Amino acid sequence: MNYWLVKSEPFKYSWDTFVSLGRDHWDGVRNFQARNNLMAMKENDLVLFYHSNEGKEVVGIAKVVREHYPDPTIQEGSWVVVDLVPEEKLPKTVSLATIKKDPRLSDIALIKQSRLSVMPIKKEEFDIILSLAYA
DNA sequence: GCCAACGTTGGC
DNA sequence: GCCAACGTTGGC
Repeated sequence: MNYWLVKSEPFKYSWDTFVSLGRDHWDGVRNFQARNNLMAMKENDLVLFYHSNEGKEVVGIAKVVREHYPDPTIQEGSWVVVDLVPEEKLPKTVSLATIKKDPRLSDIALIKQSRLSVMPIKKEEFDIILSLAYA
C-alpha cells in the first residue's frame, strides 16, 4: 500500500466536484515525473486531495480504484490517467501553513517540490496529516 | 500581480 | 549535448 498526494485548483476541479461525480479519472497530468507517479499507483492506494492556489489545504482522501491506463481525453502522447473515488472528507482541512510548521513534515514533497502535481507521500507523513485533520 | 522554481524547447 | 529563452505552476 502506497500513499500519494494530488493537487487540483478548486476553481477548475474541487473536492466537491469530485464527490458529486463519485468516481472519476484523474486526467490532465502533463509532466513526466507526475506521470511516473500515476503509473506507480496501485488499486486501493490512498490519495490525499489538495487544493492549490485557492485554499492551499488538504481537503479529503481518495482511493485508487483502477490503475493507470491511456488518457481517454486525448489522441496524442502517452499520458495516462487513474480512476479515483472519494474515500472520506477530512473533518478538518490541513493547510499548507500547518504542514510547513510541523517539523516532522519538513521533507514532504509538497514543500520540496512545490510544482509537482502528483507526488508520493510517506506513510508517516500520511499518518501525521490525518492526525492533524482529526485533532 | 509578481516572482521563484523548474520543466520544455530549440538553436548551435 | 549544452544552455538560453520561454512557458507554466503555485505561493505570496
